[in-house]
Amino acid sequence: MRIGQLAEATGTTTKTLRFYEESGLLPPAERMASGYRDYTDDAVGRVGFIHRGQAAGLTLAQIGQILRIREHGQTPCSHVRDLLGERLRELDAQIAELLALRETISQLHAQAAEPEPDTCSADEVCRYI
Amino acid sequence: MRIGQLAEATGTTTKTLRFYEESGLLPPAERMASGYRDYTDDAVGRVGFIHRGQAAGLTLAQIGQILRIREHGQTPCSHVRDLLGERLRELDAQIAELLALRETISQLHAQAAEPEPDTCSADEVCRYI
DNA sequence: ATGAACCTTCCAGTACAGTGGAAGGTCAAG
DNA sequence: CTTGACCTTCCACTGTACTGGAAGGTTCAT
Repeated sequence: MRIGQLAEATGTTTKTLRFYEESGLLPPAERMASGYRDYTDDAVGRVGFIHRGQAAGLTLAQIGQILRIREHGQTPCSHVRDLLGERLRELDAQIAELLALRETISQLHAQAAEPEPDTCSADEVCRYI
Repeated sequence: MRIGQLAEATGTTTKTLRFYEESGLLPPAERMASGYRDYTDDAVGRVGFIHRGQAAGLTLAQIGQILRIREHGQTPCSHVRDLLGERLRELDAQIAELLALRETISQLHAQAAEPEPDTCSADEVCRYI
């Protein structure tokens, strides 16, 4: 299977697949006589795993960690659990931050709903901010 | 006022102030005979405005827009209102996305809480993802 | 034999908001 | 007179996940 076919099978691009290989997420593919990369079918599963990991909010670096643990013959289960827990905590913090920011902006926006440009003094940029 | 003093007065760094000038957020400062930047007091207010804009979730590019409107002698009020409204919509979308992701990860994490590594088949990387 | 479609490598750039460091000039105190 | 703190410019780099393009090789159909 050439790189273009793998790209199509996994819904990505050849550029991205080469990038994954360079980043250590995909093992260097076998080469045909021509020098073209020659993928086996399980590459599809591997790329699928990368995509599922991304959908779970993991970074490529974290996905790479999991993949490398697996390559060392170990089961990455507990590491995956830890990563997911960590990601959950990060997400909660991020959501709380965004909700607070939303509050702030919402108030500023409400104030700006009654525009009185005349009250803008010359020495400040904008009284709404 | 030299750049280090302005940095201290505004709680930022000289690097950042030069970066703001280069980005068009601060007008090029006057220079002393030595070539040192010489800021007037209103630079403090300007940097403060930039920081308040950031706290309101605006990008430096958007803050620059507001500043440039003001420099053209116009009141940026209505533009600011539009920017805040836009930011509010973006934030709502972003929060919704993160909440959905949180749901996904939370479920994966709950599944991973009962680790049964033996059920990990050899041909998949991790059954939790 | 030639053109299209595919592949290769390598270099560079995207967005964002800075940060790090080198090489050198300036100023006040001791 | 020298030391140290401050300033200048310029270039490169950070992190994330790619993306674009150039220059050239391969494969297959016409």
